Amino acid sequence: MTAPDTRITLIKTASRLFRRKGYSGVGLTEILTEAGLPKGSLYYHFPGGKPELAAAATRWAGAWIEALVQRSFEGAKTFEEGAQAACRDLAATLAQVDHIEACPVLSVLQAASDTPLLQEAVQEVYASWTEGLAREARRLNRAEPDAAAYALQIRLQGAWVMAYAQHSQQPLLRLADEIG
Amino acid sequence: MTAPDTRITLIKTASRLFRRKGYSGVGLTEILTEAGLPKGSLYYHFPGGKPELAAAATRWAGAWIEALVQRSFEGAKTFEEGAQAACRDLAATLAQVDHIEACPVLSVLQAASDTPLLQEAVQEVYASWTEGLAREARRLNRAEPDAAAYALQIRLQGAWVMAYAQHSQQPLLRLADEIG
DNA sequence: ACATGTGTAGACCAATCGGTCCAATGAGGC
DNA sequence: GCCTCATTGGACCGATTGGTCTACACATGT
Repeated sequence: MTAPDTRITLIKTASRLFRRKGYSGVGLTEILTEAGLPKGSLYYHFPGGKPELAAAATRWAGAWIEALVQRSFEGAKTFEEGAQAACRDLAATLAQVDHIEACPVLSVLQAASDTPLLQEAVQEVYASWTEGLAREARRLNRAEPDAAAYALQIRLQGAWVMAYAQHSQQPLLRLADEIG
Repeated sequence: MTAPDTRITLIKTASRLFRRKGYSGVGLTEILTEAGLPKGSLYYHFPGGKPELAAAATRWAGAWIEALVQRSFEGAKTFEEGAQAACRDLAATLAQVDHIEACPVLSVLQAASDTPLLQEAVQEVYASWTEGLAREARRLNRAEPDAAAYALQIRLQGAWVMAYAQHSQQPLLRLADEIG
């Protein structure tokens, strides 16, 4: 396995496991076993250990979701139309596996309080999301774009939490209907 | 210390620590040290160990928040007025300490996936919240009370997550303004 | 005074935690 | 062939994990 592959494999595996059990709920051994890699590789690519890996995983997953949302807004004529599409696309993506997975940022949030590296990554991703939504709102001439973007982010977060708790995409679909 | 005191002390201590670091982020030793109790007491009152304690803590904290929200709605003339009050009261309560604490249910949610006892408690508390809000909506003659209650719960959850992540009560206050 | 049963106190356990360290590997330049 | 250096493989570490077990304290009923 070449070096960049190893790095991205670790990030993807860690992200997936964190979303299922949370940062503290996953051990390094489990990540490495799942990734099929030895401990040496982890500490070579992430000298900062678990926190650094988690920060990288958070940013990676954050960018992935941001891209998903942006794609949803692409064909929209109004901000509300885009918001609906984003809810539905997110629901559809989460429903691809049998159990709804948690928001990757949320999954490391609890551990961030005493881990500056993680704290930073979380803040960065959240800010980036708000900014991205606000950009779409401006592009589509939505009145009060910043407030609209912020309100949507809050509702998406909330619906995602409920969807995760209930193992159902319904909360996200209901949110889409409610926006329309 | 009399028996019921010991039980409630364990529940309160566990709930507080879980909210700060998450279920998996807190060890039994830490809970017991903070509570000033030996291990024997824990396994006497909660033979099911950590999961049983967490389930009890979740229900206890859930009831506490439910009471808070219900109190907020008491003087309200419309559902929206009550919702605003709930947001502001929650924000005020969370701002009493220097750092915003997470929603107690959310703090054990990640561990619930492979812990049936916790899963059950989480579902129960969430359902109870929705029901409580819907009851207020009906009492205040809100149109489509169930949908309104569900939508409010989602927004509250989302705003709480953002407030926790940003260490600020602002998201909850902005939500209150937005509702009005 | 004695028996009973509820709780407390904490030693102890195997398993796992995140992290360190160094030898082995293997591709690329000379 | 040989050197170099990035990367892997994994043994090993002290600390901590959730959990078990037994001895003991104490209140109450008789």
